[in-house]
Amino acid sequence: MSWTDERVELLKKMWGEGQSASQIAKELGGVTRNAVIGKVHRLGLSNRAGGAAPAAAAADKPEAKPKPETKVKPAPKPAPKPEVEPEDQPEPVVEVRAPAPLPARKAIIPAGQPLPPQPSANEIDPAALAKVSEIEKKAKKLTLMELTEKTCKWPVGDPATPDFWFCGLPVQQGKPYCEAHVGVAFQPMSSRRDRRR
DNA sequence: CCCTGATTCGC
DNA sequence: GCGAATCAGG
Repeated sequence: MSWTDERVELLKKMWGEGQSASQIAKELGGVTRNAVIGKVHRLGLSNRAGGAAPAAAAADKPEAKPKPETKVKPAPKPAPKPEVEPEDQPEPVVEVRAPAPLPARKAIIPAGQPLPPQPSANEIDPAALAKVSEIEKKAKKLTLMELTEKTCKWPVGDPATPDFWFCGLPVQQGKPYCEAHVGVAFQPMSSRRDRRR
């Protein structure tokens, strides 16, 4: 496979959307994630900047590695074109309600993935909640059948409502949820201020 | 062990 | 230019 125009475009698009190199590689087919990353670099769009790229802490690096070769300073990449993608913006408002419990889940989860108890009226880390509502905008919004071992199975919305979906973002390794949802799902029951130390 | 991106360097 | 191997991290 070679980097045709279309493939490069898709690469750019997906990379811009925050997809991981491996996901992009999988989508493109015929290439490895290394190839994707390599291409990304060559295209000069290594960082996913767009405006929210904090140029913090880039002054010096504690480089203490024995480099037995001549080192070439990487050329600074010019400002890439921020392709404006007028994609979907159907949900300007995010409901801040707690995830509703699943209906008859025990019978319909294909992979037999247990869905841990939903934090109902629990007191969850506000930061974690904020993170969740933020990532829910980026959620894949998968249906039940679309869930895999690698997609976040966090339910969003009311199951009795047409707009009920599953997060679908890449899961945290091992866990059934993405990072953000793991944050609220596996909140160690420590509402108490008892920290063993 | 799963994953991520970053870099190097032979091709 | 390409990407496998490797590196460095989560």
